[in-house]
Amino acid sequence: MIQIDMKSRTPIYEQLINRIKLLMAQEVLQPGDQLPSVRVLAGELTVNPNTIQKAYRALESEGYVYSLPGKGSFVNDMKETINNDKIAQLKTELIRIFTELSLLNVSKAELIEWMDAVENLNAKESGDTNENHN
Amino acid sequence: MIQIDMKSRTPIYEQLINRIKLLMAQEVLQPGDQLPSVRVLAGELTVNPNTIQKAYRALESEGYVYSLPGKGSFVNDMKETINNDKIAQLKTELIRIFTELSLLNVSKAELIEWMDAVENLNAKESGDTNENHN
DNA sequence: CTATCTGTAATAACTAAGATAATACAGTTA
DNA sequence: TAACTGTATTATCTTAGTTATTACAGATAG
Repeated sequence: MIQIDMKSRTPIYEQLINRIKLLMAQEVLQPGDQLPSVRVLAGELTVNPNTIQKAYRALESEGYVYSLPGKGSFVNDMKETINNDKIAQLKTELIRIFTELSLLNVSKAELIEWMDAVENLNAKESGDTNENHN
Repeated sequence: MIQIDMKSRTPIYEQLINRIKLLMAQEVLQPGDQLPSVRVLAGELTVNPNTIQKAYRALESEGYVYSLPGKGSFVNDMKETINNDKIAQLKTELIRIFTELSLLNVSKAELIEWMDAVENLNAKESGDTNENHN
């Protein structure tokens, strides 16, 4: 369920954070769900437990999960209100880039292609079968 | 003219590469122009000359500049390639934002709405009398 | 010719981030 | 009690990036 790319330049713990946030956004992980234990996930990914803990800790400090010593780590219920500011910010950024690309004669169709690629990528990485991309 | 962000996570030499490519794309740096010498630029940026050379060397191997030992490093004519490269840069940025927005559950349909808004805006600003898009 | 600029090269050392390894403590649960 | 959980600490390793230093050779102006 949770996969990482060892060749990527982005740190493992950051990949984990993003992947889990993604699974939450896709509601694959739902409020109350228990995350794999630090040691179990470390075993599955052939990665050090400390690296997993680092990701969980960050997720907890951001409010995405909560951890109960002795029990486990669980998914929190994140309100969308927190994200609205961020969305607005990203929208501004996006419009700037759209404009630039428009001036470089990149078609709308092509942009939509890129969007689809992102969708497929996310689906793949959070899915089951493995595939190389670079 | 050439600036870097010491706090950035992206390596200095990569920032330099991107910055110079950008200046070329914007035609601030034009074919034949001489780049600051390795040592001079290193001095200005308070950075090791080796770091500058690493960037120049990469730029040369990609064909963006050419270097003459004893004379200096100069800008090549890469107009076609440069546009493609700038598009690639923007694409990378765009994909990052797409991914983030995906994490925030912003739908593809909504993104396309934003794109359309940009298109209409540009048509107006460029005084385009052509109204038959889409 | 000399001085000083230019690019180029090589090697050693330092830094910081990320990751690993090992161990330990405490709460939970079957 | 045994086997899970999260948490914590400390030391070590690895790697990319960067620095520091020194050196060589071509170009050019005085």
